[in-house]
Amino acid sequence: MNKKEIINHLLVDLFNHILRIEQDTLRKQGVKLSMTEVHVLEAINLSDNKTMSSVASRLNVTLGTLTTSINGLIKKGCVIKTQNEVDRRVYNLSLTDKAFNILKIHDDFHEEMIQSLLDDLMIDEDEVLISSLENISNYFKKRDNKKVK
Amino acid sequence: MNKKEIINHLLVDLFNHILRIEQDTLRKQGVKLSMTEVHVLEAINLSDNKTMSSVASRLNVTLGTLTTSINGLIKKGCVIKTQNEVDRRVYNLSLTDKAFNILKIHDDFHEEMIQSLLDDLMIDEDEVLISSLENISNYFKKRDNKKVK
DNA sequence: GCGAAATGGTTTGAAATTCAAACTAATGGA
DNA sequence: TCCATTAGTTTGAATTTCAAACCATTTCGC
Repeated sequence: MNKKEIINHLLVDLFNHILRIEQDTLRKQGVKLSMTEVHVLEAINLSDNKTMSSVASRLNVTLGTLTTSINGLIKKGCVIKTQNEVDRRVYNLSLTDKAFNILKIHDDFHEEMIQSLLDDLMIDEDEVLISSLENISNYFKKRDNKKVK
Repeated sequence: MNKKEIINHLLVDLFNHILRIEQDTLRKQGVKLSMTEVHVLEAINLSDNKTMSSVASRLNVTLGTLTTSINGLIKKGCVIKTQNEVDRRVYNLSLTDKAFNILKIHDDFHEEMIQSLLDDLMIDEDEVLISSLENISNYFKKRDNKKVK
């Protein structure tokens, strides 16, 4: 087994574990949302103007898909949608306290995960790990743009 | 932004790109299967005794889910299901040439991806990357087992 | 200003993926 | 032999997603 194969298997392995664990953790904390829904909350939180369009494009889903998702999150009391008074085609999204609490749980999980990871590595060369991850991430982003064009 | 946050964002970024690119690549090669279906083919290929149960547990899905999936793959001419003559409750799965060709395309993509990644890194310290990935992967596996128990 | 095009979003209808629970069929003890 | 276990399927439902048709509002050209 050469190095390329090893790296490949490690990446695949990573993928097969993280999402499920993340889901589990949220459920055990009493959060009734799916990962998909939490991702929507995250996208709203990180979006600048927090409109349907901007959140949808950040998530790489269609507006139709987001409409469904947002309706669910409104019903669950996590999102508030208000019509923009200046341009009334536009709707502005905002998060409720409930949503922020859920995001906090999610962030804490990530925080804990990364911390344990760093402890586990027992190296002070985070720099190397960071630059490796950066390069992997950039590579994929580049590829992504190439394909989308 | 501290190092933990940086690592976190990089991992999240990775996740948000890879699956979609993988999907795209297969589609552009004329493969009519979804990533889910390709994962099933992969799981059959890597499974030892290639029964419904063993493949389902490798994929972490229920038998019901796998039944649906396998029916589709049989219809698409990728999988053959034969009743085991020794224990007739059991069904043995095998891959057709068509399936092997698809797996080859998929593997080539991964191969190319990792190669570009290594070129991109322009370091000879694959060792560091590999050990970093190994540690991340092991950390998640450990966490996984903890939760499952 | 008026009508047409563009933009922002929703609805509709359908497909894929998934699960739990009820079910069938075969095996393997006691 | 009959009961429990094991392997797998079916059923009914929820979630996630998209494309295409649609509605409402704004903006642009004239």
